[in-house]
Amino acid sequence: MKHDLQRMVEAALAALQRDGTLPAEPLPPVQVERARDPRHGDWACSVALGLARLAGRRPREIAEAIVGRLGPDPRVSRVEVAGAGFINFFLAPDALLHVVGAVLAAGPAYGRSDLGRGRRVQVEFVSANPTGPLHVGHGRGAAYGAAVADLLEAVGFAVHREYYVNDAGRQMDILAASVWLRYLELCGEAVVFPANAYRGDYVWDIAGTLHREHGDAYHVPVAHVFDGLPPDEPAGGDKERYIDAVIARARELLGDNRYRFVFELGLNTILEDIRDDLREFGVVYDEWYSERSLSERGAVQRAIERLRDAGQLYERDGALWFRSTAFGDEKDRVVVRENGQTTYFASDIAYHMDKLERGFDRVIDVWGADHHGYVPRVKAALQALGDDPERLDVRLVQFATLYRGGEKVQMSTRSGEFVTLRQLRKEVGRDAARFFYVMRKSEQHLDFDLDLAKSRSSDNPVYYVQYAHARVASVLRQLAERGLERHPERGLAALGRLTESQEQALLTGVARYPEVVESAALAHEPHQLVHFLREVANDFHVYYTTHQFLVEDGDLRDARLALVLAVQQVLGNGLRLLGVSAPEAM
RNA sequence: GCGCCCGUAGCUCAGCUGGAUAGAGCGUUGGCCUCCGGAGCCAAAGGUCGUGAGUUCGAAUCUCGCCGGGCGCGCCA
Repeated sequence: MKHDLQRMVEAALAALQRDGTLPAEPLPPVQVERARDPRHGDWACSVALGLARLAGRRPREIAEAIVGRLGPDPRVSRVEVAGAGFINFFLAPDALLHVVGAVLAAGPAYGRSDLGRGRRVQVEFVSANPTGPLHVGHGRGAAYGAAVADLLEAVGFAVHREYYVNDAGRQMDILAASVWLRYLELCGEAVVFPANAYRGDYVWDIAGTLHREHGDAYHVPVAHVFDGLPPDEPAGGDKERYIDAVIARARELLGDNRYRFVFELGLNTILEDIRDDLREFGVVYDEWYSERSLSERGAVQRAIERLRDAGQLYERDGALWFRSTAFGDEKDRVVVRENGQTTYFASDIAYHMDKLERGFDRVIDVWGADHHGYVPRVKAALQALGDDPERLDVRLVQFATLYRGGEKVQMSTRSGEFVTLRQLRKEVGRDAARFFYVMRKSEQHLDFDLDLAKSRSSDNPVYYVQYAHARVASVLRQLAERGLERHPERGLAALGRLTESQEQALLTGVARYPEVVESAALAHEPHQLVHFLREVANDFHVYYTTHQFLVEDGDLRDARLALVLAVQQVLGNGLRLLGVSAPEAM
């Protein structure tokens, strides 16, 4: 409808250009929007206001001229010029009715489209270091990334969901060392645990596996481990330098093969845990992309060579620098350290180069807001490589703060006592977690009220929407209990009986759904869908309390049931796009 | 100091590429169950859109300054 009206106005403008009322130069695009106020009709167009100066005429005058040139459309009952020069379209009373049949025919496909025309989009999200379980911060990235991916898929993009596994860095070595030290403790050694090592319970679990399955095969007397190391932080030393020394010593004492085994055990155990966690959260990936594989394939070196060929590298202080300031970054960045090792940034350049080489039309990165300083340098690298940085869209997700009993829930990663995503799911359930995480726009800080998420009342937006869905199912059960039958064809034929204001509101809501999905997908803003679902649920609950559906009059009854089923379909389709279940009963 | 995000009702937040009288939920106050699930609904009160300028027919929305809050500024990942 929207596009039809747009075309009608465009045609009118073209006619006005031909007869000289409007200048022949290119005109601004015609926007037709849903009117917010019912008195302004169903759709409104403000193009005349924008054309006023261009044409040297008063807006209302132009609007009148446009209206005079509009072709007829049986769905439009009235067009009027109002206010400063708005063109308001009033739809014929039954113009909306066909949407009910369309929804019921399309079912789960209602709201989907081929807008994306199969263009390939990659969404990379979560990508947390596999050094421990996911926490509630990662949960928001997971829920957001999954919803964005599902939305894009719904409007016809070929979506590739990817998790970038940082399996090569120093953090992984710290994990390996942590596991090994805990293992030594299980072997009966007294270990002073490094300040900078991972001390969560899961480290004990992995060490336990190692000890249970391999006995003392990895046992080394603890005196050998710590002999001659620099002081740790509590002893007045540097914790970073200390942990690096512990790692080096572990490598030396275990040898390559055994060290590698401990390393892999830690990595794989945690990765498996993350994978399960996300799967249970309804988040699945097409690919888990290994950082290590980049350097093994020579991609990192190749990226560096390409930057060198482009003349964007230079040496200073023994390190190799990328001139990112030439592309808007605030300072240049090291890609190869003085000790010859490539930096994480070098891997990331290679990774993003690789993403674009894989042929994605568009690449979306979902990052925690604390990484925002990283955006300019990655874009700078793409630009230096001759790629279009516009193809990369980095979405920053702000942190979530948990509240319980009105109090902020304290989290401390240092002590290992953080709230994990798994704990959150267990406490509030998957549906509430998925819904709450995407309720706010991503760049907005999120206050996550645990008590509200758990409550079973209309205060809780998840239950509110789900309840509307379940209520429809309940009505159908009631229909059967009363020994009545639904006649779908009779319902569709009698849709003209739906004249109550609540019915009109619901018809509009149902018709708007595809527009909302499209808008939420293109803007990468699932919260738009959340707000829409709340509105429709509200309209439904109002309808429910003011009117009986199961009335004596069979035509009216079937018409109302058809409408209500269409509403249920929309709510269900929307909830599923957000990863939330749409229950038949609660 | 520099950079990014945020500042809208008592609280938590919407407000789509600038558009007609700024919206919702919670909370407050007052109402609604012989009837499909009250896990619901209705009504009222409540706002100088942080602030000062600018752009224009029109600014919560765009630009700049200032104030306030969050985050980030490593040869860590």
